[in-house]
Amino acid sequence: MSKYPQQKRMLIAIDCIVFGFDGENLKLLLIQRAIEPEKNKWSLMGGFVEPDESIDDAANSILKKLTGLEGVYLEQMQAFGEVKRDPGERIVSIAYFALIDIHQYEQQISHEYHAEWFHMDQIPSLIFDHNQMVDTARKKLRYKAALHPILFELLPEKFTIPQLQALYEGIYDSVFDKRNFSRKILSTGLLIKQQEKDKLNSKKGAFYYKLDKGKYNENFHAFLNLIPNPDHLQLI
Amino acid sequence: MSKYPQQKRMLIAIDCIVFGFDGENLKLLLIQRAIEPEKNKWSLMGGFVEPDESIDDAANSILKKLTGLEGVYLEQMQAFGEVKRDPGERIVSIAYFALIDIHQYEQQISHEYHAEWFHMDQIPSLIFDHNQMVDTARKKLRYKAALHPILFELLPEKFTIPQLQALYEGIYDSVFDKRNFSRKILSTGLLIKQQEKDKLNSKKGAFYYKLDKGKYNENFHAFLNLIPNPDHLQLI
DNA sequence: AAAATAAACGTCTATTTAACAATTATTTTT
DNA sequence: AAAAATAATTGTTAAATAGACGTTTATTTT
Repeated sequence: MSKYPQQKRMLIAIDCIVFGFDGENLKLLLIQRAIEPEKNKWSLMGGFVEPDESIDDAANSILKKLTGLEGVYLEQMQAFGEVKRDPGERIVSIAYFALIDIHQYEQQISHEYHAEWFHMDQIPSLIFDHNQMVDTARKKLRYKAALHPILFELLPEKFTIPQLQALYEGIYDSVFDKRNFSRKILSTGLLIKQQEKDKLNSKKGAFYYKLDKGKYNENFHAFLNLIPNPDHLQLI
Repeated sequence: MSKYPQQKRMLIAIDCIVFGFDGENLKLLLIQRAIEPEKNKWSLMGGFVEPDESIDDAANSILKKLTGLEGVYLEQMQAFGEVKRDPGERIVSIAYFALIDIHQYEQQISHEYHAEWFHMDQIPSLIFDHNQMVDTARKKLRYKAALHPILFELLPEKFTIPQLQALYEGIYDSVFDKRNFSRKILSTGLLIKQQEKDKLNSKKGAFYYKLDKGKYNENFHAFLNLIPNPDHLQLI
């Protein structure tokens, strides 16, 4: 028997903002809703929190259902709780954002949900307040990536400096000086140079690097200065 | 009639981590629970989200009930959603943290809740996961205050540079060089020097300053470097 | 009048940042 | 096979910033 009998219970949802990087552009994973309400409309992947799972578990389970992935970068972002955000019934949604290596998992993304990757400049109109969630997530990603080496989560295990720079430039919609960029990135001490080169994207070829996982986990929270003139960019 | 009849509804709570600064130390406002369960135990001020209010509204209303204050700095922090966080029933709590000027409002804090200010080193054992919430909030405050001029929210309208430095030193449990500190703070251009001096705390007296609200709101999100060697401090 | 106190103002050096240039490895073209 | 083209890599320098450290000033107490 309940201790708070007079209080109203509500549905609690999880919505996942899933980012990927295809080597050229930052992409967002959306699904086409299979169920009413708003059937066939584009939306974030979501679901309800079940009685026997924590909200973090719920988020991971939703991400796995959509992408088949476990152990990906997933972070709680913000709860969205306007009264009428879902016109049908009061639902508070806790938004999580995920960063995945689009190449590694592209195939696995279930067609069950009619999932598709969208360029950030071509996000369609989404259900409920999902466009607002995406916008908040994009800002949070920019903010965090300016201080912490989080963008490695979007890259494959081996990557080149020019690829990494393309990612940063995509995220901030800016162009950075390649000499300063590589020096700054290398000075973090987070990268391990490989012997092998990527010869696909240039004649000379660019050396592959791997992330030093140990240092990455150790120093993740240190403030880095990864972006030139961060104050000039709109991070919030 | 519900669109999601098979889904389980849950209670959604708000808990407020309320920080204040008494001129010497950072303090946390706690209440003694008046109701079961856990009656008489110390806890954060909280309450349930009502059907007709957004989560932000709910947080503001709870803060007002406790302190009589409106328009104070209140920011959503994080949702806490472990299954058994409340042993009685499944409750997801959305934690907010508030920064208030302890002097201005000390009187108004309702005795109805047996509220008391606690030194951060003397936080008692709290109900449920509230100690964890406080810990998360303390880290978030440190993190944010290293980059943004958020700590002014804890000070009265007029304050001196030495007072401000004492606040920063309290938050980071460190000692900063006063010459570098004042130069850094003044270089933000956020402070307006007053004619008047505070003569209570020293023979010479220290000039009062006011916050330039316009610049504060404009530049709040710019990255500042308010803390020396932030990487050496534990911010997360 | 001298001493004590804490605020306010000042200097210098090391480090970091960012603007800018030259060289190298490889493939494609002539 | 030599020259041209391309993109990666490495290097230089000046300006800005951070941080260690000293001196002067305003006021009260002795």
